Amino acid sequence: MKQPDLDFYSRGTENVARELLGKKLVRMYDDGSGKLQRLSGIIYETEAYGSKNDPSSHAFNGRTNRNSVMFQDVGKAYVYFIYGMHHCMNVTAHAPDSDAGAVLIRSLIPIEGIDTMIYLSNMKNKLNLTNGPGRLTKALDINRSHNGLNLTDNRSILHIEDGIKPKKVLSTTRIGISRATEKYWRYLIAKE
DNA sequence: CTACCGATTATCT
DNA sequence: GATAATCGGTAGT
Repeated sequence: MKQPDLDFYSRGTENVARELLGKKLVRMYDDGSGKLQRLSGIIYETEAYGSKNDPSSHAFNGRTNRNSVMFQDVGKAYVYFIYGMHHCMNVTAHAPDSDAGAVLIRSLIPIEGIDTMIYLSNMKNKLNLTNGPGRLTKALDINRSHNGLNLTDNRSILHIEDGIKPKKVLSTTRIGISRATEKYWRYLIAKE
């Protein structure tokens, strides 16, 4: 299976956020059966977070222990813990002339391993299974142990593969932030 | 459907 | 000590 390479992620964070829509996020999950199970979904909604140009980005005030992956190589997972109970997953991406950046994955359309996702999420059905950054990390069992993983290698237990091409993409302001609220850096696949 | 509120803790100032 | 790239429950329209 083909996957986006380092060049794909070495571009402006907004472009990468828009073009990650339709790609497939894949989690190779150890369910105890002896071989890894594929949990996957089509990326449906993203948000771009910049660096010094973006007051709402974790990277705005410079490098810290938490955000250091945002300043490292592109195409890596940046996973952090928030609100005392949720994980959020990002893909690091920025142009060569920028020092940091990441794309928050906000929503997926579940494809493979849906029953396992429901089990991991303690959900009764597949409604709201992977729509929301905290929900999708729970459904795919993504946590801080995956911080810094290389997403461009399809042997990685967490990686991104090529998927579909969205017919139409919308952009809106970002969710849950208190600064730089005027930027239209949230992207989602439009309904047909 | 929308609006509000409390949960709970790593992280940074 | 304050805050946070959220969520699920509850109450109201």
